[in-house]
Amino acid sequence: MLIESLNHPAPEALLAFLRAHLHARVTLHLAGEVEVLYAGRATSMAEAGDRLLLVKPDGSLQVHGPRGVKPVNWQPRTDHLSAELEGGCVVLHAERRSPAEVVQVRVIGCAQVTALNLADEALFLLQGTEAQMQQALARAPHLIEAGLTVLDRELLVGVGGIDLYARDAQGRFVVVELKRGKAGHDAVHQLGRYVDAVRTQVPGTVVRGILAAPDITVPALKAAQAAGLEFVKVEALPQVPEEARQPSLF
Amino acid sequence: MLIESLNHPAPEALLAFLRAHLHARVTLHLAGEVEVLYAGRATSMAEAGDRLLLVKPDGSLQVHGPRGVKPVNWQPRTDHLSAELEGGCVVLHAERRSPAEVVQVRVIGCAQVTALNLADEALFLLQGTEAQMQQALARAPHLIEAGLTVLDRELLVGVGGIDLYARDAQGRFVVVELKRGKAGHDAVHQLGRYVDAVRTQVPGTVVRGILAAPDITVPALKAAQAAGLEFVKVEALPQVPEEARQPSLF
DNA sequence: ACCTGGATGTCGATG
DNA sequence: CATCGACGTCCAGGT
Repeated sequence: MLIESLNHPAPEALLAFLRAHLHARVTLHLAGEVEVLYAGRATSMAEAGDRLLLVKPDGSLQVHGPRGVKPVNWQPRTDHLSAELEGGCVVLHAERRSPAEVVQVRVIGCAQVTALNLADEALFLLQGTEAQMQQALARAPHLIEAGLTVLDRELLVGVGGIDLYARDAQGRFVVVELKRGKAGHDAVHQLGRYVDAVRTQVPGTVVRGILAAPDITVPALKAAQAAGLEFVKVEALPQVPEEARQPSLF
Repeated sequence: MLIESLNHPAPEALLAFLRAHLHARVTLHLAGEVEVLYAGRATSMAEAGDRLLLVKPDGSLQVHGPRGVKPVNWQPRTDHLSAELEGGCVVLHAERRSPAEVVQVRVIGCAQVTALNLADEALFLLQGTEAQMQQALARAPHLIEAGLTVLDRELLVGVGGIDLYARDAQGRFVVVELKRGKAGHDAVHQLGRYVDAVRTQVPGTVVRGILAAPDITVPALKAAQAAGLEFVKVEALPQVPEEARQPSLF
C-alpha cells in the first residue's frame, strides 16, 4: 500500500516524484508550505502557509488547513493535472471544464510526500438515508397515517418528484414529502409547490400535503399550518422489532 | 513542521504515537487498512480497506477513500477523542454531542503515520461571494436597473432576510434576491416568498420582485415569469475597469 | 449537458 | 441552543 515516501525532498526530487506518480492511479499526500490560487466560479488566494495536500487517482485535489473537515481549497475531479518547476518551486496545476476552474498549488517547501495505493473501495453501508426511509414508508404507509394507500413513488410532477403519492382512507389524494432530518421551512415550501402542482394538474380534487420527518423547526411548523399542510412525525431509522434484538448479536 | 513519522508501526507503537500526539494541537495523518463505524444522524459501516485518516487539532476527523473530495466517513469537530487497544488493534473513538454522534476507526494495519504542525492559518482571500456581490450592488444599484435606490440590506421580513430592499424610479418598492451562481427555481420561490411578505406588511402598494444573478435555469425563468417576477443578469465578479488591466501585473 | 434534490452536508451568523 | 442561509457546496441520478 505504501509505495514511496520522501522527507524534505528538494524541488527537483519532488518534481520527479510527482511526475512519476501523478498519473499512476495513485493517491498522493504532501505536507509542506504551500500557496494556493483558485479561479473559477469564484476566485481565491491563500498565502504561503503549512498545509496538507491530497491528490487522488480520479484527479481530485484538496488542500487542508489546521481546522475543519472542509479543505481550504479543492478541485473535485480534474480534466488535467500537471506539475512544473517555476522559479525554483514545484507548481501543481489542476484544471477542469464545466465549470471552467483552475487550482494552482505552489510548493514553497515540502516536509513529506507519500505515494499510496488506496485499494478499490471496500463495502460501505449507510443506513438512514431518505431513499431507505421512502422504501420503508412505502411498504408501511400506516406509519404515516392509518388507511393510507401509496399510489406512486418519485412521481414526476412538472419539475421535481413527489416522494410519495398516496390516497387516504377517504379517497383524497395525499402528497407526502419526506425529510430524513429536522424539516425546515424550505421543506414546507417544497411540499406546497408539489401540492399546488397536483391541484393544477387534477383540478377540482382535494389534495392533502403531509410533511413526514422525525422533527420540524418551530417556524416551519407554523408555516405549514398557515399553508394548510400537515406534519407527521416519523422516525428516520426504522425501529428494530423487540424480538429481533438478540443480545447475542452484540 | 514535520514532527514525527513512523512507517509500518506495530499496534503498540502506533498507540503510543497517537497517545503522544492526539491532544497536542497537532495534525495527524495515517495511511493504512482501516474499518470505520459511524452512528449518529445516520449509521454507517465501512469494511476494512485501505484508507487515509486525517485528524486535525480541532478534533475533526476524516477518512478518505480513493475518490472524490468528500471523505468516506468524517466527524466535524469532536468533544472527545481517544485511542485504545482492542483485540490487538488500535481503535480511535471520536465523539460529539449536538448532534450526538460517534465515529470509530479500527486500524487493522498502519502503513505510515505522521504528526504535523500546521501553523496558524495564513491569509486567505475569497472573491465572488454573495456578500461581496451584495455590497457592490448596494453601492452601484444602477447595475440592476437605472434609477434604483437602495433602502436597506438584509432587511428582516418574517423569516429570512431580503438581500436588497429598494425603490425604483417610479417610487415602487423592489425586493431584490441575489444569487452568485446560476439561479434555480428555489431562488424564484424564495423571492416570491419575500415579495408576498412585503405585500402583506405594506398592503395596497405595488411591490416588484427582481432576481439578480449571472444566470438562470430555463425552468426558473419560466417560473419567475409565471409569478410576475423579473430576472436581471448581473455579473458575480465585479468587472475590472479596462484602464486598470495592466499587463505588467501578469 | 442541463437540471433537480439529497447530504451524517459543513460552516458561520444571528436571535 | 435553535434557526437560517450561503457554499467555489459535492454528488448521484434523471432527462
